Amino acid sequence: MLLSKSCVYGLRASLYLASRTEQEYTSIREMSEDLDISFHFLTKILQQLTADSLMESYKGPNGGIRLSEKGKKATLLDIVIAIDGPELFTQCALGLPGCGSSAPCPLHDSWLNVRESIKDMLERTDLKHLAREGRANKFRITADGSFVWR
Amino acid sequence: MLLSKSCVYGLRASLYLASRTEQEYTSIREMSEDLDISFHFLTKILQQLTADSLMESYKGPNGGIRLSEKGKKATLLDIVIAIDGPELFTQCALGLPGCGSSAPCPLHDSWLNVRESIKDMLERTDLKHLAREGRANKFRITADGSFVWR
DNA sequence: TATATTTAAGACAAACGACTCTTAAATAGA
DNA sequence: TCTATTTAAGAGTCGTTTGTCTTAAATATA
Repeated sequence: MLLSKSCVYGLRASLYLASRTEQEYTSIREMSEDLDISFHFLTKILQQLTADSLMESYKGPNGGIRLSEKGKKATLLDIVIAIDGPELFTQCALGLPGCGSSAPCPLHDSWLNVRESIKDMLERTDLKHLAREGRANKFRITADGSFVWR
Repeated sequence: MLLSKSCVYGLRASLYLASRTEQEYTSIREMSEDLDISFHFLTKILQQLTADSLMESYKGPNGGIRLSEKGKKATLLDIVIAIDGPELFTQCALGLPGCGSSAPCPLHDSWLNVRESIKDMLERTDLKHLAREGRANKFRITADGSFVWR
């Protein structure tokens, strides 16, 4: 799989939050139910995004999580790198260490192009824009389609 | 990681064999030493390729493995699908089942393009051609660069 | 201050990928 | 026919990812 499950959950949660920027804090419990993701697992993932300053959390009653200013401007690439790390965009297709133009593997050049096209795609789309599109077109972000944009 | 380790090993082994089509059977032991891949693990991977008729094996003294006629014409995509399956080229970026134009996720269209560009890249290059290039340019297919094309 | 609510943190467990090892089956050659 | 060589097959091990559970810390409100 291209992206880890953690990363996919992180992306879905980010889109969820980006669609409700008016809100102060959203509870993780509510979000986990809406998105059908295990509460504790989602909490862990959001902690990573909080550690990377893409989100901010608040404990206690009416607490929850929200996008930080940085998070509101984030692209999908920022989320992916925060969770899965940058390896996907730096590593050799054959996993050879130090594969580069000076000592390339047979796939080096072609793979460079593909990697860039993945990166461009993720970098091109910012969260807010995608969430707006998602709401306008009622795009699906849960398996069963139960989620409703609001 | 885009490709599993098994898949990467399978690709490297396929390139190895494609560079010596003159040879009848190559022993897996020799190949595993040349490519610095665990013998037993490589054996398992090659069994998958044999099961998919991309390779043929022969037991006993002077036995080994070789590309089948089908394998000689194979592209990188054939190897990848034989080992990792077709999921990479069919699955939704967010892992949503049945994601398609009728019920798309927000990434559906962009991801379709990326998926196709990966597929095209792998389909464009056949083993024989890549092995020829590899030999001509002394491209690396081991981590330490110890492998010598011949 | 006491209680309820909420995230943080960490231990634990299950599933999977990546190997390792042992035994079986086929086959060449002495 | 016996032995050595080689792949086939399957059980077992180890580490990482995924997911669960419990306890701690923060905080709003009564």
